[in-house]
Amino acid sequence: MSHPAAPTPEQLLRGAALRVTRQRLAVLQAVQAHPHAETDAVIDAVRADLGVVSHQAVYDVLRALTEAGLLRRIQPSGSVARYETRTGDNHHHVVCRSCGAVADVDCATGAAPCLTASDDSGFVIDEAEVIYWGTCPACTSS
Amino acid sequence: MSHPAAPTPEQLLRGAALRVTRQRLAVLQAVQAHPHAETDAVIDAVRADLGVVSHQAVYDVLRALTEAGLLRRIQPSGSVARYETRTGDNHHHVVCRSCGAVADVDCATGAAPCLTASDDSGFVIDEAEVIYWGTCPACTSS
DNA sequence: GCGGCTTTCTTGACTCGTTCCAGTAAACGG
DNA sequence: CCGTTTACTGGAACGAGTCAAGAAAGCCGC
Repeated sequence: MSHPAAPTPEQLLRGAALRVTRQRLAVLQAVQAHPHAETDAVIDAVRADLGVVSHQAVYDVLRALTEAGLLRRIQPSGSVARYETRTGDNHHHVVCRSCGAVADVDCATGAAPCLTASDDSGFVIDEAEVIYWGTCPACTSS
Repeated sequence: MSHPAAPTPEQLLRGAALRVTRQRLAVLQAVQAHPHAETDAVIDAVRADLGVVSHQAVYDVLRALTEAGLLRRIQPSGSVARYETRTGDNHHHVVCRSCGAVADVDCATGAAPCLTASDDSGFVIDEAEVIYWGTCPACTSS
């Protein structure tokens, strides 16, 4: 192929100077397969894949991968932590008030929406996170 | 005075069809006095005012006032719930990654920033919540 | 003002997501 | 292949928030 192939999970880990372990590979794949999955769902997916894995290992891996920039963590009010593999593109999320469903959204304003606040109170701002609240199609129709 | 005076806490409660109790008045005043206060700080302030008050009462009041629109609840990732009395004006917040300090921000885009998502995935969106992440003046200088 | 209905507060137990800790296992560089 | 470093296991602990039953207090009509 002419363009570089998508990096494998192993390449992603090595590229981030992280040791390659079964648990980390399984977590990475689980989050890829279930975007916006909560920790519990990741634990289930990893155990379905590997058998016995401590919940602590999954928490550690999720944190390590998030700090390394391989995962992004989101946590809308009233929800537990959720993880996704789309990182670095400054996209945002819609959350259903009724069922908690989450979907990706690219902000209409462009790549860095609303990044300039009118009055930053002296803060040095490096990221603007937008959460849209509303009702998902399934909850709207019922 | 020619223009209407700011409503008293009691008037706010009555206007929202809520019973007026000492606990509710104290919570309202506590949040007014300490914008972005977390639940724990509200409990402390209320107890300093009234003496013995159960934490459950404060949780109940905070929820009731939030549902009535007298308070707004915010909960940045990695923080506990915080409350403020500025409601209905669609303002946003800057949060310090280092110390967790919160400040109000009016979005540069205007009154309803970023409310139109480029692709809403079929969701009916009613609110856009923006959180700016950065470093506060105190943490920047140290 | 007074009784009665309804909402709210108190008390205390409890859930659940997450973190801490000590010991064991596994990755990786030499 | 061996030693060092880092990760994983298992279990206990923590803390914000919730649940439930009974007591107290607000509010409405008289």
